[in-house]
Order: sequence, then C-alpha cells, then structure tokens
Amino acid sequence: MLELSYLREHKDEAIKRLSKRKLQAQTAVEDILRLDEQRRSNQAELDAVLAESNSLSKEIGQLFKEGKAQEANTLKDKTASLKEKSKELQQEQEQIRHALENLLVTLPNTPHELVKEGADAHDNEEIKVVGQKPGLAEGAKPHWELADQYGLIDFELGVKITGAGFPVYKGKGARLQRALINFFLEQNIEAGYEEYQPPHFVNEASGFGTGQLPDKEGQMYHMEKDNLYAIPTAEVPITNLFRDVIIDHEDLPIRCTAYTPCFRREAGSYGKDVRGLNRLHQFDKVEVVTVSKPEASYGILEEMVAHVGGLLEKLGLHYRILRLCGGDMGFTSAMTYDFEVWSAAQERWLEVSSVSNFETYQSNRLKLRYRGEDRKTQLCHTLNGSALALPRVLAALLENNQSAEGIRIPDVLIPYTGFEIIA
RNA sequence: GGAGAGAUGGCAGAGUGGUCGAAUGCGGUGGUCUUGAAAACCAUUGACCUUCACGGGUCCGGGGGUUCGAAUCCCUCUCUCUCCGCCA
Repeated sequence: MLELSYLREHKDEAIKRLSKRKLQAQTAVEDILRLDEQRRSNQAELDAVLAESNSLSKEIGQLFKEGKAQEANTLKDKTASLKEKSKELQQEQEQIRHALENLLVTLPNTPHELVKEGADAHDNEEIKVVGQKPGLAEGAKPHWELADQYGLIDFELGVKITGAGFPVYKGKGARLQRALINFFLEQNIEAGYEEYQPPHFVNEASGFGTGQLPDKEGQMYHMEKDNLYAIPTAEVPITNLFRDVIIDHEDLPIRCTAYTPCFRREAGSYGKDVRGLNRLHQFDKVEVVTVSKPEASYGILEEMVAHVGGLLEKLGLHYRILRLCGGDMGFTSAMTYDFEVWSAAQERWLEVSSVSNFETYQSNRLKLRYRGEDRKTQLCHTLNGSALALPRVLAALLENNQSAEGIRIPDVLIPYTGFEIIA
C-alpha cells in the first residue's frame, strides 16, 4: 500500500511514476487525496466534540462527588446532543476510512526512476547476459524426456496421486533436487542470511500483509475449514515474521533465507508453458528476504542481484538478467530484476528468480518500522528474491548437461549429490 | 474431540464504574558515585491520528452494547494456556 503522506507531498511524481505501468492514476490519486482531506477535517471535528464530552464527564463526576446531584443532572442533558453528534461523526469517519482504504489498495507500487515505461514483457530491458548457449548434439532431448529416460521424475504418478502439476521426484532426481536445496541454503547462509523454517500455511492476516490478499486470492490454495492458505512463496511467512514489529536501527539490515515448497493454483496456463517442470502447482524454492533502512535498500538490491547471479554461475548455467518494465512488474514492487536461464533443448529462456525492492509498499501494510538514531519510528524497506526456484534450474541442468554418456552434475553440487553423473 | 482458565505497556504482573495511559518489579536510556566496572541512588522510558505550535483525540485481544463516564459491567468473535482423549 502506498503511503498517504507520499501521495500528499508528491502527487504529480506519483502519477508520473505510475504511468510507467501504463496506468492512468490521476483520478484515483485525486479521489484519494480528497478523501484524505475529508477524513482529517472530519477527525478534527470529532476530536473537538469528544474533548468537550470528556471534560463534561469529568465535571459530572466531580459534582456527584460533591453531592450536587441537581447540577450534575443538568449537565447530563447537555451530553446527549454531543453523544449523538460524535456517533454521527464516527460513522462518517469509518465510511471515509473504508472508501480511502479501498481506493488505496487498488494502486500498485510506484516504479523506481530507472524502471522503463512499458506494457508487458516485450519492454523489459536486458541488463546482462552471462555465459553462452551450450552446443548440444543432434537429437538433444527436453528435460521431461530425460526425466523419463533416467527415471528422475514421474509426472504420471503425480497425476495419479494428486493431479497435473504435482510431479513425483525419485531416485537421483530426488537426490539432485535435495542437493540443490542444500547448496542454495549453504550459499545463502555464507552470504549472511539466517536460515528459517517457517510454516507452510498462513492465516488471512499474513496473506494481507504481503499483498496476496485480497487481490490475488485465486492464486492460493485455501483450506476453508481452518481458513488457512498454502504459501505461494516463502516470502509470505518470512516477511510476516516482521508484521507489527519495530526494529532497532542497529539491527538492520536483517537477512533471512528459507527453503519451502510453494503452492500455486496458476489457473489459466496452458501448452508449452506447463510442459514438464516449466510450471507447476507445487514446487520447491529457496528464498531470500531482506529488511533494510530506506536509504540502503537499492544498494542491497544490487547485492542480492549479484548473489543470485553468483549461484547461477557456480552451476555453470547460461543466464541473463532483465530489469522489468513498469507494466511487467508485480503489483507490489518498485523495481524488479528477473533471472532467466537458457533451456538448451527447449531453446527458450526460463525464469528462475525474481529479485525485487518493495520499498515501503509492504511495510506500510505490515506496520514494519524501525527506530532511528533520533528515536523516531519510520517504515522499513523490504526486499526479496528467489535464490533459487528449483524446477526450472533442474530443467536447465538436465538439458544443458546432457550427452551420450549421461547428464553431468556441476562440480559444486557433487559434494551434495554424492554422484557425478546420471547415466 | 471433551472439560476448564485466561488475553493489560519490551517482559512479568496489579488493577471490578470517575484525575488509569494505567501501580509495582525487571529490562532499556541518561545521570550521580567510581581509575574503570559492578552495586546503589536519581531521572527518564508505549504506539497511532491531528496541529506550524500550544494542544486535542484514539488505543488495556477484535467487534458491538449499557452508562454522563468502561481496562473494569453485558453480548459476541478470535486467539492462547492447562487437564483428559487421540497421535508423529
């Protein structure tokens, strides 16, 4: 949620930035500011009425104490009209607040200055390309065929016991997946992130805190009986660790990492996009989350991007980094870098990580603040990224490293897998 | 699943209708003392809205009600804990 004070003080800038998303926000922003104005004047009026009513009550109490019941009762009559007035104003206040809130949650985050204006993925900027496309022999296979050939993943079994999009990993496939999780976690810990194991289900308040609710309700699996949501990413439980928290400035930045399965309903996808591991309802991901001071957040974003890039390099994967344009960024993000690895047999880029700075958009909802040196509280910035999402990394590893002898395991993973080749 | 208890400031814990935003202790911060530290002593120490400021207002789990006045009484929801049952 955008900060009201920001809209108030930088109205034109906000509208201009939102236009990078191809969003015409003028009307909404003006409506918000008008409601904000109304709200404040209404509250001033309400405060005055309550102040008078409070002082009358005190007087009445005093009079009763002194045994002047007669005078007290006269004053009592006076409070009746005040009471009515305050009730009226309070109702009005609530209405205005609701209207304001409803409008405010429709506005996405304001893109950072560096973010290019654009409608969709076509306008994303390629920032960096690392490595080269591996030269594969004739007849190279896509990962789902390799997975079948070497008995690594059984998609049919997953359909049988659950449904499409829930693969069963087995044998060296399962071990490779586990090795990747451990490798990523260890690398993240080494880079200063503290490991967490959060719950895989969250309550409504948490879904709201990170912005999945109310707008993306359909994306999450919901357990109606207990009103819990299966997490679509570790971002949700981890960021919510800091909901309603005031952090001392000396403890910032806070860096967390967590491995969790992720659950996404992903309604409406089809075709080659959902083939094999390309898009799943359940997948594994190691996430990194940082809470920082506002002035430090963009430096930290660069650090996180460098760290994620380092992971892909260690795995020897050919990848590129995109800075998303306004229209392709997530609702809550101010700047996002996507990482895509080259899938050699499919001959396409696959997104394996998305690293974002949310500035105060999440912390405003979360009420996540820090106490500065001056003892004042202000909103933190939150950032997160995948480090990394497993299935597509696995897909690229299988495809890019295939040869007549089998699938070669990258050196850095061998200590974790315990084998060098899948043959 | 059954029975009971409870939800108060960073924590512990008082407070059953009127100067209670809330005693007290611990913790935190500043100071006195000390070569330094500890101890002791003194002071200070919640969040939010609004105002240039003075000030005003809101908040004792959430929501509603009674009352001139609610942390305190009533209703309701949520959550937590204890015991029993079941169970990795």
